[in-house]
Amino acid sequence: MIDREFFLGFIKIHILYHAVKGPIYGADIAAELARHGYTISPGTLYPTLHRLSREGYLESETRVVEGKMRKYYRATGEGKRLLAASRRKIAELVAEVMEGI
Amino acid sequence: MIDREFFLGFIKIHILYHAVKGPIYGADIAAELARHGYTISPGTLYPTLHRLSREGYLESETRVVEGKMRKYYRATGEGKRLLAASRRKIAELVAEVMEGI
DNA sequence: TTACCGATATTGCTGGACGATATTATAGTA
DNA sequence: TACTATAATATCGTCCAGCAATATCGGTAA
Repeated sequence: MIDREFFLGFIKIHILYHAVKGPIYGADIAAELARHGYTISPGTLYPTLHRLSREGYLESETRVVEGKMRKYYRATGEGKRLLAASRRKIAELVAEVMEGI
Repeated sequence: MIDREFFLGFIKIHILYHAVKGPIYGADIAAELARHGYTISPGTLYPTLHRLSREGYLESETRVVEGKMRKYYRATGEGKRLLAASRRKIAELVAEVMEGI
C-alpha cells in the first residue's frame, strides 16, 4: 500500500513528540501509536529508535520495571530542535494543502 | 540524514495535492516543490509518479508543448479520496503534536 | 535451575531513494 | 532530409529502510 509511504513520517514525528514530552520505551510507544490508529512493527520501531539515537536525537537509559527490562528514550536538545523543525514543516504543509477547508 | 524520512511523505502529499488542483508534469512539480524548499531527484520523482498511477491514484496523458514531450498527471477519484484521507491524518497530527502552540 | 514473561534485538527478503546516465520526441536550421 | 539542440522522461546500480517472523535477553518466582 502506497499510503504507508505518505504517513510513516507522521509516525516518526509522533515518536519524537512523545520522547520530548517524557521518557518512552518501545512497547509503550507502539501501544500509544495504536491508540491513534497507527501500527508499527518491531522490525521498524526498534531500528528507528536506534537510528534516532545514533544521530543524536534521542538518548536512552535502561531501567528494570516489575522485573522487566525497559529502555527509556528521551529527546536530546537536538531532538527538540528536530521537533521544532517538524512543527514548522507541518504548519507549511497545512498552509499549502488545507487551504479553503 | 534521518529527517528525510520525516518529510518525504510530505512531498508526496504535495504532489497529490497539486495533481488534484490541476494537471501537473514531472519537471513542473519538481520546480514547484523547490519553491517550497523541498528537493526531489528524478530517480525518486518519476518512479513515485509511476507508482501512484499504477495504484490508481493518478492518470496521465502525454502532450507536446513547444516541441517537448510532457506527461501530464491528474488525480483520479481514488486520488482525491487519498488526499482527503491525508488531510484527516494531517489534522490528527496537528491536534496531537501542535497542542499548546 | 528452570520455566516463564515482557521487552528488545536481529534476520532475510523486498522494494524505495537517489545520483548518474541514457533515452525520447520535437523544433529549428540549413 | 539530415543534423543539432533541448527539455523532459526513463532507467540503472547501489545503498538502506520496512517488516514479519524469529531469536534473544534480563529478571522473577516456583
